[in-house]
Amino acid sequence: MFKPVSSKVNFPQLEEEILRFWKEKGIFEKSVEQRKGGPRFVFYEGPPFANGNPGIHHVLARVFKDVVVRYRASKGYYVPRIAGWDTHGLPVELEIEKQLGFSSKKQIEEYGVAEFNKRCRESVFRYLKEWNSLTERIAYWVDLEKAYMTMSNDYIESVWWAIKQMWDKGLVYQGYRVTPHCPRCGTSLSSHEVALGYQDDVPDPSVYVKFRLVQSTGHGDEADQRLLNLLTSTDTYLLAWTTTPWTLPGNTALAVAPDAQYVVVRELHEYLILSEALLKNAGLDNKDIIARFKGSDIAGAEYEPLYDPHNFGVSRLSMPVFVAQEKPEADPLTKRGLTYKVIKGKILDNVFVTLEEGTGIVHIAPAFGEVDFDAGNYYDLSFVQPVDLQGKVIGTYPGAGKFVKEADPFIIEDLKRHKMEDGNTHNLVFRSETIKHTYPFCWRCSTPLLYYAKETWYIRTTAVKDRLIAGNEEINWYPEHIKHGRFGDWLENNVDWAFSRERYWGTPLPVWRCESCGAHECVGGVGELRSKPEFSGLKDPLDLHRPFVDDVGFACGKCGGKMRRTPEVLDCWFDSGSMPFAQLHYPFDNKELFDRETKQADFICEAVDQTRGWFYSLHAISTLLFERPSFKNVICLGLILDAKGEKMSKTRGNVVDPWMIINKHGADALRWYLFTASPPGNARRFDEKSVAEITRQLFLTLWNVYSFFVTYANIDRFTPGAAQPTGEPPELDRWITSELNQLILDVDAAMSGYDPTEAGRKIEGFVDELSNWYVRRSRRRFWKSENDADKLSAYNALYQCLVTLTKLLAPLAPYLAEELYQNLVCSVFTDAPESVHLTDFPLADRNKIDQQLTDDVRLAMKISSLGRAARSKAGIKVRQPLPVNYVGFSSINERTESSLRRIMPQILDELNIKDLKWNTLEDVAAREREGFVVVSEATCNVAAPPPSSISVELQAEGMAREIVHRLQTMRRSAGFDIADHILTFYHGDDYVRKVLWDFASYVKQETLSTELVDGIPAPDVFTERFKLEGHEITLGVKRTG
RNA sequence: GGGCCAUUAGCUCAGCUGGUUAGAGCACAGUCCUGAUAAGACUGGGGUCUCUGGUUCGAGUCCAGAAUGGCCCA
Repeated sequence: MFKPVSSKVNFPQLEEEILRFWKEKGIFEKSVEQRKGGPRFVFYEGPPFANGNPGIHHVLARVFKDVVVRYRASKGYYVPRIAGWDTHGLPVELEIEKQLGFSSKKQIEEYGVAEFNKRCRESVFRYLKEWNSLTERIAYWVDLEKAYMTMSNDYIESVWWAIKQMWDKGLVYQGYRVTPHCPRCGTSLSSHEVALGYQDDVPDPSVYVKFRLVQSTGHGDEADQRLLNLLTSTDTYLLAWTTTPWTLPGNTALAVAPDAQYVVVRELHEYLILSEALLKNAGLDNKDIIARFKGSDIAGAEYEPLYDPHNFGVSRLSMPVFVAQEKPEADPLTKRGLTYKVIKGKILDNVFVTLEEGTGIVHIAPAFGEVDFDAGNYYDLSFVQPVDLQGKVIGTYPGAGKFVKEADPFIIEDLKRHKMEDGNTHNLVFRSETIKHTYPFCWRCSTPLLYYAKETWYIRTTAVKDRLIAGNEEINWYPEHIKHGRFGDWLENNVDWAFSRERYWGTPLPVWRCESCGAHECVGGVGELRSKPEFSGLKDPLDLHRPFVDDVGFACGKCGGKMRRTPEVLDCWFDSGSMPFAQLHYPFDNKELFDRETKQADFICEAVDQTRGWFYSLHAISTLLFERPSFKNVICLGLILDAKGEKMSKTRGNVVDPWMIINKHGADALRWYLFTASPPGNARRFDEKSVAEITRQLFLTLWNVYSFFVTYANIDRFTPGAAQPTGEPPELDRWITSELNQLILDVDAAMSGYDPTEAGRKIEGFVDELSNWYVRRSRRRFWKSENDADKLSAYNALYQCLVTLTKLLAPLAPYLAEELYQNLVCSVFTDAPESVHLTDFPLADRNKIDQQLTDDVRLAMKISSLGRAARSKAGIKVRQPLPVNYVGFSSINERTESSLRRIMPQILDELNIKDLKWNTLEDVAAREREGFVVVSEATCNVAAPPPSSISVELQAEGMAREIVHRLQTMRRSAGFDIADHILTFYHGDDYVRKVLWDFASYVKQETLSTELVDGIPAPDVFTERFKLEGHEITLGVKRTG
């Protein structure tokens, strides 16, 4: 016996029960362990931050991970999966700073790094419980107890090992990069933070500054020497434009667009050079043009520096890119003489000088601005840094000691009466005014941000660029366009990875520097550190974080001096990108496991924002360390938008709470919605109504098939597997079995191709056919009273479908699958696996797939559909039998005829007709003249006869069916059980009596009436009165026995 | 400014390598069916397949450009 199943069901509640069952029996653990020895399917879990509430987008990623991995387990793979948490980084620090009301690094240091980091550590898992319970509830099966944490000592040690590997290969160096820097907070901001702080209509100076050309022989590598001779023989100035006068002391070059036209114009007693296209912009369009030339003609020309740094107490450096191991002292360029020159505004293929604003001559200060910095590197320019990290002008420049924005007027005033090298005073400001534009400010303290070149540690990823690109070719991306699109482009434009941060809560950079000789050493593990000469400072209990690790010192291997740790911590993307080995504490532990089995993921899955995040850090680190890609298959999910198509964010207040959806509709419905609503790569609008629709349309339909089956199987005491009918099963059963086996193939193919969307949609189609064709057409077979071979076959077929469905559904809708499986399988077969999630994915029997049968049944559906339309157009209800229908085809061959003969019984029954004849389209259409109603499609039409064709006999039969229908409805209204036998009472005229007499056995059989009693119903009988076809009739039903 | 994606009915989405009259579900209206069904069937309204060019006998589908929206990067 199966557990009785109500047609009413509360999915969320049912899921909670299943969840308890899984926990109690340890099903997840068993599902992993029982596959031990099978081929390994390696899955990497990308660690999320647990310092906020998990949102619906986290659910999306987690269920897509889950569905693939569950499927693989059911295919016999051994798939251990370990959860992980990202714990380091600026987001955590910002949270604590906010709590403490801090706004600068100085405050953190005063507060104490130890205490600050302690708070960070505590805050990281503030939402852990929330994450764990949501993870469980959405049935994301992952080992939460053994979860790795990027902040654990073991994890950090593995990361250190990785850095040491790269260090030894010469892939780590210290250099400069330009970052958006908040001078007040003393820290760099991430691009996301910068985006938060843009302000429009910010007033700023707009200054046109003159740079005097100087005589230079032998330096004008590309310059047209004759042109230069001409220009430098008189007072000639290059005209450049800037909105940041404070950067002018840092100027070391001017850039021109090589292919643009430039002109020399006369202005009073001097000559000015600028782009011809911008003459008007500068207000010089009415001046005499003395000469015209191309930008490249003047590249290499030299000009007099506005401020020679040596005169202002600041040194001029070469572009400071150093290899860390042998960092030389900064090499001042004093001896090399002037390098203030005009350059082509071109880095590789990219011309950055625009002719849309300014003068077409761009002021370059490599200490500020990324383009400037890159130009500095490319053209080997001098590097001058006239501003400190607090944003104050240093040295003896005009405005020295002031914040840069306040220094602007001093610089402008100075340039207006500027002392030139020849000792004369000159006005170098051509025009000075104020403009309004968009400028970034610190989102926390509203200080204007400075793009500032800072010392940073790099990983030389460019050294393995070709390998990164080649490795990408081995990766399967879903959707495919990411491979050569977003990800491929990113790799093509690879730059070295700036992986250090001047912060506190992160994996400390394991590099020590000698206070005496400046030598660097990288340490690849705790043991290695302890073995250093004169090692000291490591306390118990071990904590590798700042500030404790900062106290660790040892003796310099070169000079014996004291080694101190460099203060930086790591970009937290380096942490997460190290997870394949760091979660195992490799290579200190699990060396063999990683080297032999888990060194490469078969599958990972995250949202598209990870292309430059985790996807990249995994790929880069794996390529650098192991010279191979880190993963083979990756699903790259689109973002979830709200119902209006806007990004969900806390500030917009349009975030959907996953719990609300789950408690209302259940986790399976949410999962199914996420799988099937749109392909994984697309951005999707979240729509709660669609989740509800999944329940109504798919789950309840399936549930009712299930409940139908159980109800009748229990009545008939059907025991699956007990007796198989011999001989060929009836056509309907062969058909659904064929469809089922095709479904197995389809779902298998979709799932193995990382496409749960397609798998889910196929299942939806099957459930619809199962319910609305197979079960509907088979109903009668189940409720007839004799237990014959036909009935047994139907039970077997339906049982097979349901049991197979539980297994196909298991990865997608694990709760519903389990519920059905428990009752359908476990309550009957005591030796069956105790959970559907411990069973194997079904194997299709290709011999049972009959394409012709599929096509034929599809034709039967088509004809039925057209027939119903014709009948409805003729105004004849389906309950009224009709003598004949005609069906027409554009072409009829033997194949069609045999198909029609095969499906004829189904159509007769569907359309409630006594006969079906077929002919050509034209012949059938012509029946319209005889009063038939014709409904046509492209290749097929159907004609239904007019009401006049209904004979007295057919009319009586129609009446009998009508009475049966009323009785059935009454049975239900009276609250009788489906299997209850009844006494039926009736009262009516002679016609009614005759109908009930003629069709007595039919009525009795359909309504489980033991007797039809002619007479006024007794008082304890459930009665109703009707008027059918003009005949008054009273019916009564009463339960017997 | 650069890259990627999307744009098909009021809404959510199918539409494979170009091929009869572009589909489904939801929503709306009407009718029917029903002792598994919260379901289903039939009919109806609702579409310049974002636009403009091009290739082709033929374009929702291929190509080019544009617009709008989204994401990423500057």
